[in-house]
This record gives sequence, structure tokens and C-alpha cells, in this order.
Amino acid sequence: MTGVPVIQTDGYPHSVTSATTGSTQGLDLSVDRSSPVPLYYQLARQLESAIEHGALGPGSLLGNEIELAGRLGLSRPTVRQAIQSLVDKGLLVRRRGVGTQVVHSQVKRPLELSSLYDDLEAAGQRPTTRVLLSEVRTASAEVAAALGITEGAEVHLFERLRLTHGQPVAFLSNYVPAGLLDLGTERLESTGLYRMMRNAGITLHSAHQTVGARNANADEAERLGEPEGAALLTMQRTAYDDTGRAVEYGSHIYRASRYSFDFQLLVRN
Amino acid sequence: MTGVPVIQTDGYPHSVTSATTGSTQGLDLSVDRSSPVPLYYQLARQLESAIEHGALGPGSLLGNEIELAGRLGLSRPTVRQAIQSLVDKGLLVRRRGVGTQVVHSQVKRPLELSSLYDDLEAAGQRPTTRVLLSEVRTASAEVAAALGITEGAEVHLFERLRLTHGQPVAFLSNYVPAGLLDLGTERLESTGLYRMMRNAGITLHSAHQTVGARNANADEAERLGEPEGAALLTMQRTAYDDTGRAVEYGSHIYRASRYSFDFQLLVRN
DNA sequence: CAGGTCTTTATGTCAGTACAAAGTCTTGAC
DNA sequence: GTCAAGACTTTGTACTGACATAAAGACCTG
Repeated sequence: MTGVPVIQTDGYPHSVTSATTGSTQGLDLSVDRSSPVPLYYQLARQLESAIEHGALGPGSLLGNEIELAGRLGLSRPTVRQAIQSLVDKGLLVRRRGVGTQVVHSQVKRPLELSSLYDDLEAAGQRPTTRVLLSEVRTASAEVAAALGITEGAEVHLFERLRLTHGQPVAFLSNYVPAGLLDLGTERLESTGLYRMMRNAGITLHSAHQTVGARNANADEAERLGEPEGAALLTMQRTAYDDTGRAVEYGSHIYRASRYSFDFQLLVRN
Repeated sequence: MTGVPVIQTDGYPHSVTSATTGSTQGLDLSVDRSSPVPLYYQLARQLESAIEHGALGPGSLLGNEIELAGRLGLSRPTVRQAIQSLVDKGLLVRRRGVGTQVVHSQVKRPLELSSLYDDLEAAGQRPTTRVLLSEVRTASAEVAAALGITEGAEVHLFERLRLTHGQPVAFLSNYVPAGLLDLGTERLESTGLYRMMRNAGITLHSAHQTVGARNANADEAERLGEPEGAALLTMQRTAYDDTGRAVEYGSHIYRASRYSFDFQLLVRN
């Protein structure tokens, strides 16, 4: 990060560099006005990466907003917007009369609607998927209720087995209203469901989850390679897109011996 | 802009009422400039309660920001700030060229750092607590690592049994750095731990959770009134306050037959 | 020396304006 | 009749300016 020159194409690049560390002073912050990326977002990303890379250590002050704005050639509201987005993410804390400082705790990521696939991939587990079943059925009462459709309507059901290192981790049963997207088996094996939805123009918005546990019956035990009666982690999830329409219902079973949910959450004040 | 005259003097509430429903038009929105409560917050609260009470049904447009601002005698940024806070909560969705509408799905609450006590109480379960143990100990390696303190430092450990309708639901082991707050047994029975912390001036900020499952051993089975080998839901949580200091580590065990985690989560875009 | 008070500093709130960009809808041409 | 261009609506981004308020420290005073 040190001596890297900031190449600027057009607009008026404001680059700020200094030797002081532990503060925003020692950072090479700059914005590119010719870019279509919003200025507040450019700044937010730079601050975020500075925090991640340790250039801005925990507890270090960010420097007051007015000065920061001046140094970057931005207005205060723009700087505030950038900072606010990081405060919302839990990376920064504002204190009136004191300043804005980097939070001490190692907040990684708040809980997201991440797919199991992405989770495992991020953990370097190299997940693979085996599609066991993929067909159109009529919705049962349970599925219809979860998806908010009428019982008997057509849904696409697919069952998948997720593995890492050749070992089963989870058995996933997913239901998608028919016609919402075309689910090719080959693509389901190579990527996650949510990624496919995003590519199909569906923007996920929220989800309702229930996490519980139960003992494995003979069927489940065999599929997952666990002894009968072993504790299983269960999760049911209904996902909604931004129009409020339910786009997916999943009923998942995880081997508790090989998987657990791990997440960070923020308190809203 | 309709024919509604906006009377603007100073320090007086602006009230807007109309007969149209399904929109913000039929709402009695007003702000009180003499109140110390921020204007954007007043507006946000009113909109939120209107949504909750059904006055603003799912899908209904909010009306454009400029007009809304004019009707209330506020500036557009202020109105935007109010709306934005509800968008962040997942109650509203903005669409360029269309407007802002109430989200369809019944988003209840995103996942919060709620205590089990509050959860059960909200569900009308009338929880009771039996404090089994409450003493100061030296931190084990596991606890020290979770709390970020040195091994052997003093921590206050207390074990509680949570019951509803006389039936055990969970066994809770909690560790709090010694001297952080005084944990009276009687208060621990009548209220939750997080409520006590808030009252002691500690503002919670974030937490790291791990949820898993395992089979009950003989000890756990007896305590919770389950057969040996029954599936249990486990949760470990470390909570941090806004200075980044770990203030609590809890290792909890739930009867999977009587409890499951149930929550809503949002996708950040 | 202890206490409260004033000053400083930083964020918090709010107004008003301007232009950009993305959808929607209408209009017009073919 | 269909499709595309353009107008229009609405949110998105950004700036300037102003005052309020909380926290911290310096200062003065009893």
C-alpha cells in the first residue's frame, strides 16, 4: 500500500498520503470522479479494505469528517454516507465529541443469506454436489403453505447431496415454484441455487429460517453415512425476493458431526 | 402536489389527512418540531406503525418523496432518512421510476441478539428460571479464549435451567468477566442476562454464534428430562459491547423436541 | 486540591438545491 | 399492429450551509 502511485484518468483525483499510522492519515485514500461508481461507495470500500488489511487497526480514530472531506475533495454528507454504511456493517462506531473509531472485536460478517455452497467454498472446502432428483411435482400442503401458493400447484423439487472431500455433509430438499427459472442438472451441480437465481434476475430480499435438531431415522442415516439415531441439524428456509414473492423453500438436513452454523450478528440500536 | 395547503409557521405540528387508502395519503402523519426527538425518527416510527397496523398494506406506494416532504413541511433529505431506515429494516423497497412500496412478505424481525428469556416471553410462554449455580471461578482455556482474557483470570459462572410450563427447555452456562456487573441470584431468576447488562450501562454491539447439534449424554439427558441419546440443539455465543470487549460467553443446550431457533434475515444489497 | 463551568471538538440533525440515472409510459413511425 | 424512440416520473447521488448536542479537557474558583 505504501509507495503505490495512484493513477488517475480524469476528474480531479485527490490523493492523500502521509506517514502517520493508526489513523486515516496514513492511508492512500482517493476517489475517481470519472468512475460511474458512487463516490461514497468508493470511499466506503477503501476504508473497509483498510480495516480488513489492518492498515486501520482496532480503536484507531478515523479523523473528523470535515477534515476528511476536505482532504478528499468531497462534501461532508458524502463522507458521512460512506462512514454510515460501515457503521451499519458493524465495522465502525461513532461517538459524539470523540470521533469515529474502528471497532475492536473481529467482526467478520453479519449473518447473510448465504448458500451452503458459498459457505463451504469460502472455507476452502471445495464442495461438490450430487443431484439425486429433479422433477416437477404438485405441492404438498407443507410446501404450499411455505411458498404461499395453492396446494396442488406445480413446483420443481430437487434433492441434492452436498459433499466435501468425498464425505456427505448435508442433504438438501428444495422447492421452487415451477417456471421461475430453468434448473439444469449440470448447473445445479457446479454452482449454488442462489447464484443461479441471481443470474436469472431474481434479487433475493429476505428469508425466514428455522433451525432445529432431531435424531436420524434409518433412511437419513444411510444417506448421510451416520449411525441411526445420530443427532442431525435441521433447517427450513423460505426465501423471498424483493417483490415479496416466495421463491424458494428448502428443508435441509446436516450432519451435526461435520457441520454447524457459524455466524456473527449485530445489535441494532 | 395536490390541493392540500401546507401551512408553515414554526414549531407546530403539520398534520396531513385524506380519504384515500392504500397509500400514504390516508394517513395522519405529522411531526412535532418542538419535540427533541429527531424529525426523521418521528416520521420513521409513524410509518412503521402504520405498516404494522395495516394502514399501509403490502404493495402500497408511499408516494414520492418530494410531495411527502412538502406535505409534512420537511425537506427531502429528512424524509429520505426516515424512509431509508425502514428500507434497512426490510419493511420498504425502493424502485427507481416507480416509488417506494411496502414489502409484501411478512417480515417480522430480523435476527437480533435476543435473549432466550425475551424470546419465550414474547411467545407468551411465561418462562421461569432456576439458577443452579452462581460462583466465581478461574477461566478455563476454552472460556478464556472465547472471552479474550488470560487463562486463569476470574470469571463469574452461572448455570441456569430455563423452563416453560414447568418443563425444562434449556440448560444455560454463562461466563461473565468478574467485576463487570453484580449478578444477584434473585434478579437472574426474574429477568434475562442481557436486560441486566443494559441496565448496568453496557451497550451490546455484536455477537458471534455457533449453532450445532449432538446427542445427549446421561448427565444432560437427566437435567433436561430427555432420554439418553436424544438430539440436542447447542449454541455457543460470545457477545461484545461497543468498545469491542467481550462481555459474555454462553454455552447453551436446548431440548430439540421443545425448542428451535426461528428467525428472519435480510439480504444486504 | 476538588469541584463545577466554560471552551473545544466532534458527530447529529435539518434545509434547500441541482443534476444523474433508471424505470415506466406514451407517442409515433413503419 | 408492433416496435422503438422519447417524454416523464421517481429515486440516486452530491453539494453547500447552518445550527444543535454530547463528550472531553482546560480553566477557574471555592
